[in-house]
Amino acid sequence: MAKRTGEKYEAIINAAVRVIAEHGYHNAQVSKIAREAKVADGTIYLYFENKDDVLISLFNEKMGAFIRQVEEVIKGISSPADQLRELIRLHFKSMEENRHLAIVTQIELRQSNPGVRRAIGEILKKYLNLIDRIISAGMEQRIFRNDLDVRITRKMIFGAIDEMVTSWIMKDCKYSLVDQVEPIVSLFLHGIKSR
Amino acid sequence: MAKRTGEKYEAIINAAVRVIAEHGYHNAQVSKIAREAKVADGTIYLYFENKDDVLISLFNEKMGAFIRQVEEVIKGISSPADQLRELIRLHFKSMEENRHLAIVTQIELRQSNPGVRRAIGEILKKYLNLIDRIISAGMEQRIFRNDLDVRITRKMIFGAIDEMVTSWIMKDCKYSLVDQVEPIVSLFLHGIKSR
Amino acid sequence: MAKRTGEKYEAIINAAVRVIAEHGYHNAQVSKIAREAKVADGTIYLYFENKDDVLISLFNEKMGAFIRQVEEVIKGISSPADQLRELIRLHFKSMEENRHLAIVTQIELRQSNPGVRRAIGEILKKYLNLIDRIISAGMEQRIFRNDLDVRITRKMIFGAIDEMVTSWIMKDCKYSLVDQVEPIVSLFLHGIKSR
Amino acid sequence: MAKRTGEKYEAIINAAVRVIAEHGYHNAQVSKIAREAKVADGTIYLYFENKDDVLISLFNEKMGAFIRQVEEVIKGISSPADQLRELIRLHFKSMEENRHLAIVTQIELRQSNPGVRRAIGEILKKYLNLIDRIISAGMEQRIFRNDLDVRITRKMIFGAIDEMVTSWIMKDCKYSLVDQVEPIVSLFLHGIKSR
DNA sequence: TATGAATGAGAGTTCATTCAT
DNA sequence: GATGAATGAACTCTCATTCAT
Repeated sequence: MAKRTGEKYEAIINAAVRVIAEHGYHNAQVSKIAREAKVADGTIYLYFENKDDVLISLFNEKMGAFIRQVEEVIKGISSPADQLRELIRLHFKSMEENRHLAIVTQIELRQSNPGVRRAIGEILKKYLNLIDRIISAGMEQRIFRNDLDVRITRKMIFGAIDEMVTSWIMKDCKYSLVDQVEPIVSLFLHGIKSR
Repeated sequence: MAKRTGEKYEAIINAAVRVIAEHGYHNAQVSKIAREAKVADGTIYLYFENKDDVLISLFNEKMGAFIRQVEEVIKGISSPADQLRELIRLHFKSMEENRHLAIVTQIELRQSNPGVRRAIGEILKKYLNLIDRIISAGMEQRIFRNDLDVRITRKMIFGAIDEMVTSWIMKDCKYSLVDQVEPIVSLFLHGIKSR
Repeated sequence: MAKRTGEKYEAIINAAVRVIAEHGYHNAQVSKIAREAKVADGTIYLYFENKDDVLISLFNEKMGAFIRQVEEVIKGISSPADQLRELIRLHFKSMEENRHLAIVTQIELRQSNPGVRRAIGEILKKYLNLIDRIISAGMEQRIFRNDLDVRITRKMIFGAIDEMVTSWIMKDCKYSLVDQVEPIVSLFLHGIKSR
Repeated sequence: MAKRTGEKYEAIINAAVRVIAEHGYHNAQVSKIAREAKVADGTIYLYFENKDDVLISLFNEKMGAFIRQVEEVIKGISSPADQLRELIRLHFKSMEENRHLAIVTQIELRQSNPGVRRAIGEILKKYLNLIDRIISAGMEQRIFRNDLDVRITRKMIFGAIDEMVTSWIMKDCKYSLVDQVEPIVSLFLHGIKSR
């Protein structure tokens, strides 16, 4: 029934990003999103099943585009260490370039109801798998330690990236995220222990 | 007005943990918590300002106790590397020993409204500072690299720990968290790059 | 404005009967009727004033045809008792022959809003008058008691017929209605008292 | 959860009767009923599951009381013919004595959604069974014809009564219903055929 | 202290109808 | 004539908090 495509579909998703970023998840009523998208309340239901579907689609569209972009870039890089560096750089860069979206995906959407969060988790898996592949490649190429547990390593990397972004938003994006790529990558690659 | 102490105060907090863990944040109504605590709805308001205060107090009491425990243990350890190892071990151990609380603090309370999350962030600072102190000590003792940015390093460590626990809960606590301490510490100390 | 005639006019009415019978009055949206009739939603408004008009027209067309049929048949019967028998038989027969229509007129349309029900009442009057005429004729021919109140008698007869049909539908049309004509007529004519 | 008893329970039911009778089923919003009952909207949900439950309870309470009354009176009458007469008289009398209720049960509640109507049908069964028992008793006592089909006879009687009341309401209760008891009973007992 | 009945504000969703094409 | 995308008004129910007892 829901159309899930077209000019208004995108307008509604972008309106949702703006409204949620500015008013917070708990103040992002359907009517407010509709007004921001310059459509009638009911129009939203021509393009989405329900409000949850708007939020899930939002995450899916934006995260999907991001993951495709990262995959594309990674493909052209041979060294897994450089791939990891580039993944983190793109992650931070994309957050910096769309702060509204950063607020929505990092902070606000995490307050959503179980259904939405479950769907978001599913979508994220593609990203986590991408990190897994980089780690595995690094191990195969003997660039990374051969005693790594891929899952644990990936969780550490993702957790660290995620926390960096969340902290940055909580500090009102006052500093540069991308500037922190190098120290982070260095820590991941060499650890914190002095030689 | 709020008493903030006494037998029922604790009963209400523990009831809140159970109710939120079992029914989820969005189904943890004041009346349900009151019933679980075997008090009347109104009684909750003799001990707490409002529902948010219950949640914040919950986090404060439980996290406060945990932080005091960690500080106590750390004090008796001289090596910052061992301190870090012990902090992570205690973190994981305490989560494993109280899964209800783990679910509440890791998953459910993060869906709460901005006021609660801000307060939780404040309480967490004490924990983050503790990690900061370990890192600083490690740098001073020349055990850790001298080019570390304490804040960045701490965010990485905390983010990684946090993600490990969240993943573990999302997988229904099916594996041992404490078993993952060593690989994690190893990664932090030596990085993932092969020598 | 409304055309009230033509191929699509009939298609829409018949689609309405099917949709209402299958989905119930409360799930018979204009768009569903349009789809069933294979026309666009807006097309319905070229042939009918509004949704109520569809329902009223439906009843008018179908009930009108039925009344004309009964009048035609009755005309050829001289005995008012036989006329009554035939009226009931035709009523039951027509219901049995078009169960969708039976469901719609007996059950579903009675849930409609006041405007529609008023209009339906008006249309029904022609049928009630027909019964009145049979009773009056019977009294004039001294076949029926001369102390009958025509109105009361007619209401009893109509109410009884109506209830028989409703019951039959509520029991999923599992038994034969026409088989019940004789007992009913017998009861009307002779009463339930033993001699 | 729903209390289903007490002063306010009755106040809400009686308010529902008044609001539905005066404004019609489709204009009887919960908030209107609450205002009429002088309680808050939410209070209704302390005594009833939902709006449907209010309507079903209304019918159950009122019809239940009526059926009990009829059963009580019938018990003291030996002749099934007199029992039938008294049942109809009580039916008409109770309708005349509470016209609001008559409008609600005869007209408005029949527009309600399937769930409510099903529940109403269930409640009505007790009344229909009562009529069945009178007919059966009459047959056993050889006062009624021994070739009666109880079900058919009951449907005729109920259908006739029901139609009399509906007609009376549609004519704005302008005439006396109770005055029609005798002709109706006479018709049922002796039929309409002259001797 | 403790109770718990009562409060009432607030939002997602449906669907008959319109009108530009 | 025909289309179907767009409109927007309208309503039930939840639940944190209060306050008379």
